[in-house]
Amino acid sequence: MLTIGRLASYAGVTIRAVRHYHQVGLLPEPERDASGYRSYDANAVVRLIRIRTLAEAGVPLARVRELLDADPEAFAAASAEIDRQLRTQIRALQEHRRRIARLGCGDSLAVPEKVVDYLDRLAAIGAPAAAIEAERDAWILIAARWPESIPMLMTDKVTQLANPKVVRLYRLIGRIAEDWTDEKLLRETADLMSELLEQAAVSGELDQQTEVMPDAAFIRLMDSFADAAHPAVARLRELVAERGWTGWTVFAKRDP
Amino acid sequence: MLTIGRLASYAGVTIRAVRHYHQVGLLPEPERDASGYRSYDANAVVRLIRIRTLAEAGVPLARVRELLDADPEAFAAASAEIDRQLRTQIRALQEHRRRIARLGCGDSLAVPEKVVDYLDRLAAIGAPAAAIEAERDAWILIAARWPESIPMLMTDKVTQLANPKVVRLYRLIGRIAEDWTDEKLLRETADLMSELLEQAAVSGELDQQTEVMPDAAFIRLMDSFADAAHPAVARLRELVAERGWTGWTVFAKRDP
DNA sequence: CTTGACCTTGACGCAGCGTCAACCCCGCAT
DNA sequence: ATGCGGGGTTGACGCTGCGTCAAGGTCAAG
Repeated sequence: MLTIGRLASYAGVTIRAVRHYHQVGLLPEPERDASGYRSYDANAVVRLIRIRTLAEAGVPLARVRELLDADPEAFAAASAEIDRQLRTQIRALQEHRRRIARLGCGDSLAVPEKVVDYLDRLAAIGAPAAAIEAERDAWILIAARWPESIPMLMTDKVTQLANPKVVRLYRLIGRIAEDWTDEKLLRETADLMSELLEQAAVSGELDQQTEVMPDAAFIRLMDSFADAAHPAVARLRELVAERGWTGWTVFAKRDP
Repeated sequence: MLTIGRLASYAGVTIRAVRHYHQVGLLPEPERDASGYRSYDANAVVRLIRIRTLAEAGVPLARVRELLDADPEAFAAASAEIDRQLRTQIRALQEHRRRIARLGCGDSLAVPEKVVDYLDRLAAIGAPAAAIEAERDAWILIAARWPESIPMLMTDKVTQLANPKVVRLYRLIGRIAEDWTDEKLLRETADLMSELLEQAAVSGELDQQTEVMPDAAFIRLMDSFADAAHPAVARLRELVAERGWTGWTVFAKRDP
């Protein structure tokens, strides 16, 4: 007969594991010899190998017990179920591989350089600090989601800043930051935004944005983020919506 | 700014997980608002998404911290390493699938019927109870390891029992069980075994056995099991070895 | 008789959170 | 102003599947 150490090494598990299986009632406590040592037979080896096989496959010990004590048909059904779970896990791991790869290619964890450049230019034209912070946060999120699109998007944004109307927009936003209850100011801003959006729609810029960021849930997240940033955002969204534009992070012409 | 609940839902983790990441220093504690609520910015979302991605891939949190605070090259190297581990895990899971499948097809956990038949015949020809128990244990192990070979092996074994010399062997074993210090008896038994092994070698039976059970480590396990069963086994092995045969569970002609 | 390799029970430790408990806070309807 | 529902806060214990001491008893060998 076998001592616990030999049993464990035959089955390829640790002694501690065997004792744990005794504790949880997975493996019956065997007879003891004169000196109190546990004394195992071949049945124990077989059962232990089965326990190990199931446990290594990730089956919780509680279920292992059910399985080993079940009749053959039930066991077959359950092992088919486990097989399905294993396949699912394998697919999940493959998915993780892809995601890890994407994490690696994202330009570290800092805000991308291109974005920093753009934010500096925003500051240069007199955009308010609060707006710049909000934009930074938004671009960090976008960069985390679609790192490969950032250079193109930033190039576009910088180009837009050459437009005097865009500069005026940020000046207006600066005034709103000081007093966001001025309805006249808000409406003026909304008018200007509407005008700029019209231009962007004509040049195909809006369609391009929805193409580059094709994740509606994510966009909603960003929008709600913007709403939370400042009450004026919600009001501006309303006013711009009255002028036929829905969205915020990405705008679209509302269905007529 | 975000509350903890919104942060968690954006990143796809639980609130409790976020707080845990704070505790272990993975995610910095953010500012609090007037009422003591944590108030997160976009950086937190990004960092949290990265944490989740790594953690879900099975990376321990301690390593996640190292990784996130590492420079991009180190990160790239580490993520390559993680990718390798994921591949290994995937292969392991596939291996588990195969083993679980084999578990299912093994005739439950009891000793196979064919083996019971064989053991009954052993008893019928007068083999001692101790020897029968030892054989039962051995066959349980073999059946657990190669269930598909059991019918063939048992058919062979039953056929062997038709050989009067085999019957005589078991009778001798019965006498050894009563007094295992009788060297003359042991030598007589070894001579008989040697003779039978010679026949088995000529008929190709021995080669067939090593083919059917191609796992040297497992065979050593069985041998040591036999040694532990009774001191006479060890002595018999020596004597049979002197006659040119190594092994026990499976014999082979020793290299000359 | 010692030594070293085994065995015994008992207990605490670990990750990565889940899950109470007991309490604040905020907006909304009454 | 009051109650309610759905947030948030800290603190603490629970869970799995063992690893890892601690403080010994046992056994074979030298």
